[in-house]
Amino acid sequence: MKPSDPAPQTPDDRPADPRAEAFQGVRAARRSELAEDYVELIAELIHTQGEARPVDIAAKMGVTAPTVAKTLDRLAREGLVTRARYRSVFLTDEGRALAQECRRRHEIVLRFLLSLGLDAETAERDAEGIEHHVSERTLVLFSAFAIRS
Amino acid sequence: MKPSDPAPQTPDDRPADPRAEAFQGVRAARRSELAEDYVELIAELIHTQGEARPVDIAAKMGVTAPTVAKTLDRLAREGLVTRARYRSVFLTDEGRALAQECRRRHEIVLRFLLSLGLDAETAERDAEGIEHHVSERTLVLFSAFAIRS
DNA sequence: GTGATTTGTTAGCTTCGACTAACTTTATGC
DNA sequence: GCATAAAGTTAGTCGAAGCTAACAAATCAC
Repeated sequence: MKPSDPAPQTPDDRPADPRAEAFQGVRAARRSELAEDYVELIAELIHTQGEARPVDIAAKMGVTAPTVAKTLDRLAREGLVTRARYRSVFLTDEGRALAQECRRRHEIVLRFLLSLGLDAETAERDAEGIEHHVSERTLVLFSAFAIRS
Repeated sequence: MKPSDPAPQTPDDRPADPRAEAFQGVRAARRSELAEDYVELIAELIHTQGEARPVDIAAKMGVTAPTVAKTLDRLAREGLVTRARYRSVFLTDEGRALAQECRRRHEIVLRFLLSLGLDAETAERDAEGIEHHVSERTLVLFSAFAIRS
């Protein structure tokens, strides 16, 4: 119990370990991934089809309609989308901003992978998984590299 | 219902869309991420401390003891670890193999990020998130780049 | 070797993301 | 304009991952 306690516990929070902090960051990222995938897809659908209908979201995400419905309810609760029963889905300002941010990240990661020489299909796949876990700092390096090459 | 149906549905499965397939891949990856993080950490603890105790796993992962216990039960069910009540945790052959594979990926991603010029702390953080979403093909390019630079 | 501390477990709660089944509403075909 | 098909919703289940509270076992200290 002396101040020279071997366990350097932070006063109040849980971290205590640099690794723990990193994992908590990863967990946080995982929680928001789905939301990001949805708003990104919704923005895209609105752009290409004029509207985002649950049935199309379900098809593109590869899940069933009820799953989409529940997720959209959550997104609505979180203020990212608005919806009316039996109608298509819209993004709030916040949702639109998030979508744009996601698209930006996605683009940077994708271009980077392509500039490394990766084939288009694999690049798209990997970008989809990677984009949620890249820090701003890394993005800067990615863009610089893609431009330079 | 004619054969020239506009929706090109694959006969039996759900995919139907290249994007859907990609998302399903990402979801699959997400499911195994935690398992991978655990076996990787367990291998590391065994290496550095001689044994992997739940309490240390909890500290490093930044979660509580009961969460660790439940997850370890799942990993045991999946044949990745073995455990006895009130004793420390061991990896099965399968678990050891997975840990090694994870460590390899982690190393490659980390070295790659560092060789891009990223600071050590951010590199570690990003690697933790990215490593589960990188295809073998991308890993090859990453290693080539890290060596070449 | 007994008492306190640390570690581990059990039970029970919550949220999330997935599913199926069954139903309602909207859109379509004719 | 009415029947049918497509789309959307509701209800209910499941497993995973997190938590707290309360208890049991093991270890340490002396």
